[in-house]
Amino acid sequence: MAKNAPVPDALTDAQAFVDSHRDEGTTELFGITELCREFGITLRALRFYEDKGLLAPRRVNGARVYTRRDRARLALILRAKAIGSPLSEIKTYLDLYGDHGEGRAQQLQYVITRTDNEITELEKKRAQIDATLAELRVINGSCRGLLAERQRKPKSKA
Amino acid sequence: MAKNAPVPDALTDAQAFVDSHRDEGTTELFGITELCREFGITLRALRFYEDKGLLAPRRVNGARVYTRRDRARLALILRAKAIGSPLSEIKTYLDLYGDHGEGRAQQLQYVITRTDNEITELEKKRAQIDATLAELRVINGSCRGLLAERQRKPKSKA
DNA sequence: GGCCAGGGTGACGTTAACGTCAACCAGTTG
DNA sequence: CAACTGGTTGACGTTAACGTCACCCTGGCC
Repeated sequence: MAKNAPVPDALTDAQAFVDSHRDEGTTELFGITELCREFGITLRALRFYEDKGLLAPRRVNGARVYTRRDRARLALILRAKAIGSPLSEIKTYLDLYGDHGEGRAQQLQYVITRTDNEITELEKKRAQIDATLAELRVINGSCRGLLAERQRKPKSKA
Repeated sequence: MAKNAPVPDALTDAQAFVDSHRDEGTTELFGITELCREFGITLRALRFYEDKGLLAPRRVNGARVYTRRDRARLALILRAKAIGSPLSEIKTYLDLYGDHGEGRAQQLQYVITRTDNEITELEKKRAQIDATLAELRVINGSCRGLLAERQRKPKSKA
């Protein structure tokens, strides 16, 4: 739609995920227990996220009713949590997704700098993980080596 | 020392970092404030890690004295924290580093499975980060596009 | 009408990772 | 010696992210 380069799958997925947060068309609805089972979280947790303002499901007779868009937001929340952001950050983080088509220039600029910052932060974190992975592989390899050695000559002590 | 392939830098670094946790040779010593300033943490935090059994510096006249090996452990602790592990996990995590040369087969096997598990966990986390990065770049790009468009024709509203 | 499952609202408990504060020591410097 | 400086140990306070509990309401259904 935008570029003519051979679009990698990751980009397509990312675009779709971003789009799903603006999806208001579908009428598919979810109950609270349904959503909890789907994502493997507790009722308490889901209500807690709502208390914190991360979700705002509609109510039918007092009961919470979630739309497909709420579901997408929840997915984002959980992934952000897995990455390590606190809920307080996730709150503002969610605003980055959503529709910017009608945003004023200032709003757009804000989103740009925010995403820029998030991106560099995540890249740092990724670097830490890569370093740790490299070390764990070194350790793993050396242990495997020692073990193999020991199995070839099991009685040699000195 | 082991392989004859063109060793990448990352591997060399990883090996060096792992080795530093077994370094008992150097006599270089550090005070508590010195270490805190170097790593940008508080005295309270450092003592807290000690309470949790993550560090065990020697004492001179009651005062804590850290060796180069303690310093390496601290670096590992902080990186693990940055990645997201709780201190309780880091405790057992630290045992993976250190010398396995004299370990029995069972001990070696334990380290191998532990590292295997850690590696797959970290790879998952890395995938989450990559997905998020892709999305943030999509958002960032689209905002930049909109902004540029708006700057070319600043008065067009409808 | 009785009863139960499913959902809702407080309110208090809990764990992790420190921050903060008070009170105490040990060396040293004027 | 007295006043500092830098270190030590409790002990209590705090924030985040829920868990747990008690109690209430509501729609079926037999």
